[in-house]
Amino acid sequence: MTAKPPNPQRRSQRSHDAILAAALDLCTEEGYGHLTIEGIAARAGVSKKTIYRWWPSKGAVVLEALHEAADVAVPHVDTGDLATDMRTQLTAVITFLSPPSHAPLAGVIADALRDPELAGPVHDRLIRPRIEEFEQRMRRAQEQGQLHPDADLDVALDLFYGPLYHRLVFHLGFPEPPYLDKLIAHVIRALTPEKSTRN
Amino acid sequence: MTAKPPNPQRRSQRSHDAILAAALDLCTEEGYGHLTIEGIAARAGVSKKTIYRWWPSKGAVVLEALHEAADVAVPHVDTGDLATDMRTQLTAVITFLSPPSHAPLAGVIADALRDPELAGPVHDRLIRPRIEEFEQRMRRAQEQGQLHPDADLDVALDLFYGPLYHRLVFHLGFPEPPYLDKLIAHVIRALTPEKSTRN
Amino acid sequence: MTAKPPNPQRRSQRSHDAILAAALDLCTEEGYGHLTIEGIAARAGVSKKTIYRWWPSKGAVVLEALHEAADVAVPHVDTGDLATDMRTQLTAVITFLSPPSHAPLAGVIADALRDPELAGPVHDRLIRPRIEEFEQRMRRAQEQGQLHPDADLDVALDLFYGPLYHRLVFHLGFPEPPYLDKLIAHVIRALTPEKSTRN
Amino acid sequence: MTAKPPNPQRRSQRSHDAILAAALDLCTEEGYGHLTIEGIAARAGVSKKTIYRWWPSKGAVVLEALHEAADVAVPHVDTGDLATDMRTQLTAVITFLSPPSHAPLAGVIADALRDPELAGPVHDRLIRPRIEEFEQRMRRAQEQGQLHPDADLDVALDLFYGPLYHRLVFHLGFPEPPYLDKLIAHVIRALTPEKSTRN
DNA sequence: GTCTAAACGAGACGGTACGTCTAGTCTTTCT
DNA sequence: AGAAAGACTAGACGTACCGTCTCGTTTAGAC
Repeated sequence: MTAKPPNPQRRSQRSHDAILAAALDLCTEEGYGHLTIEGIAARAGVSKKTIYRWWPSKGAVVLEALHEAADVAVPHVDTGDLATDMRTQLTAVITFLSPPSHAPLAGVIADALRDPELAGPVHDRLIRPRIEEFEQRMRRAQEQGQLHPDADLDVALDLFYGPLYHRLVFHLGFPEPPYLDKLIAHVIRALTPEKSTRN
Repeated sequence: MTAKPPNPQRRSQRSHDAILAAALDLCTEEGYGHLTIEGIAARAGVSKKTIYRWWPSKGAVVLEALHEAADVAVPHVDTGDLATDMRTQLTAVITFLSPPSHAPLAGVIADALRDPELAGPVHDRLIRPRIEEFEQRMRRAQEQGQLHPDADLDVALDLFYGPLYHRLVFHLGFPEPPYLDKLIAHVIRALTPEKSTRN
Repeated sequence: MTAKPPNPQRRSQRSHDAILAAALDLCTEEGYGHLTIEGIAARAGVSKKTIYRWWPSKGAVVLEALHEAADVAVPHVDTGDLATDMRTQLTAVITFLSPPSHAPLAGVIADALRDPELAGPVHDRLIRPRIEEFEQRMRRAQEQGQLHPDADLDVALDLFYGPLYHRLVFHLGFPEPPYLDKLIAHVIRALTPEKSTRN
Repeated sequence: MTAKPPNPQRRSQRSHDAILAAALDLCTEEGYGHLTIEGIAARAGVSKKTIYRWWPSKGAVVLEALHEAADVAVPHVDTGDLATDMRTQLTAVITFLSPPSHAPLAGVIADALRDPELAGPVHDRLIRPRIEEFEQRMRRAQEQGQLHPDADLDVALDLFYGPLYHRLVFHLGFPEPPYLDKLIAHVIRALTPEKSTRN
């Protein structure tokens, strides 16, 4: 028999908020690697037990904190120009992945690479929604004639975002704006079937 | 005064090899997350001190083990057809990043995301050489007319490998062969300037 | 800021008792020199942290175990005959300092010789109470006319117990009963001022 | 087959002397408890192997160093007055057992309490010769009529030196000169049979 | 005066235990 | 019942020495 789950209705909002705030603060101050459940509990003025009652790991705490922050931090805009909007969006993501704010997300990514229990929630709560926003933006671009109607959106996702994470995991440095523009142009061209060939 | 470094000439080859082998074995068996210096020492029949004498962290041990394995595992071939060869190469990388062999590399990547001391060596010893092999292959493709002479090799790297790591870090699953071919075709087209425009 | 001390009210009696028992057992079985904190923790089924939380060293653990045992092991009796009672008491002390039970006390004495942090508690908790019991017995002997009223109790302590420890530290062997009686007789005579001389 | 012993004729006098000097220096500076074979080797500019070749333990090293020093430090003198000479001698011993010079002897005593391998040499090389010097002095006192011819020299040893070691092991502080005189007087009286009684 | 075997310095090695740290669980007390 | 406080078991951390074991390098007795 596994322990019965706590009753969410009796949950303390104060503790919940203090824990997420403490986690983000400590993560930024000391780095994800030095973040501990004990440290979060102490900073939040909360019992360790309370954290373990509601989250299975420190990664899950930070994930939830990120989840709350992500919507406002990296939204997709629509000015009517796809290349411009993707540059805006990718720049926002790069900022999120670069010092000084990179610690929480990079840390959760790192933990999820080794902890399948964390990988699931990361995908479902953090990534899936972002991918759907991306695909909505792409479909709007197709409707507006900024992107070919036959463009494969999976490929688009791979080519637009792939470079960022390749560079993240191998510490290759993120693209400077001019190179970013070039990259975006290449990707958009890749997504546009050649006019002259085949049929 | 920092402790003086040990004399590499007196290093025991037996211990060195046993440590790397034990690290890889345990990593595969139990997962990188359960890998410990104590466990490596015990499995290798070696003193913990000997590991700490030569490596600063468990990540550094696994990195060196990977380094020795990488050349043979993911070589670039040249059959004369770029798309085919890239599929071969990317498939090898995907195999390296997928179960059951993914643990060591994924683990080192995860650790390097949080430990700058590890990130440097990962870049220098593991990634840089692979990038150079890749660029050599690309240049040969340019000489053979398989790739446009003006193609930007940095963009090529980003577009060929980016998708793999984006999918790795967010657990999106690796591309199946048909999709991989499609992706490669898109990338090669992206690297080929349109005939009709500009120059 | 030094670490704040733990709250003694919440201390686990079970762990406390198991630790002292394990320490004494191991000390007797393997010898004080082979006694380790790790060994005590393992035998007592206790975390090392718990030992370090309440005692500063293995010597302190054994000291407390001895402290609990000492009252019952080496009491002063009063049959009305001082020489007889001292022989009883000294014999008990000799037993305590001889194999097979000598390890804990000899070990603590040895550690205290090199560790001032341990020497204080040894004196306060182990020796001081024994000295007071001894002095009470001496004063009763004076009241009963078994010992001269002017006898110096510090000298008495030195002469009664000194020989034991001189012999202990230099491994000279403890006195056999006949010699012990002789020694006690000498000491009692030394404490009795000569009737005929001086004044 | 146990390792064949080294050839004493080829022993390096330089190393031998440097080791004993380093041992005493470090013992005085840092305390016997912080003395290590590694530390002695480093200070003496000598290989650890060289120490282990000639001594079985750090206690044995310090013992030999003490042995060389003891003859000059605590000699028995003969001015013709036993009480005076014993005060001189006991005062010298007290000095040897008190800070700042107490560390080596106290340390060796402590180690010998737990290491039978060390206890033997301590007794044979350090103590036995001192006891013999003491007994010679006592016999001379008997010849000179300063001590009763029937006085038991074993009792004399116990009563003269016992108090020092009782006080040493329990950190009771050593006697001040006035008390020391009193103690000596008591002991000499104890050794002198009463004229009027029994025999 | 070589020659050569032993002692030497240096220090890497397999180990053991240290004392610290954090994880995750459990208990007590308060609200 | 949930939460704060914090003691508990468990076990890895990185360090310090242990005593053993090569390495080359003196060095001293035998040739």
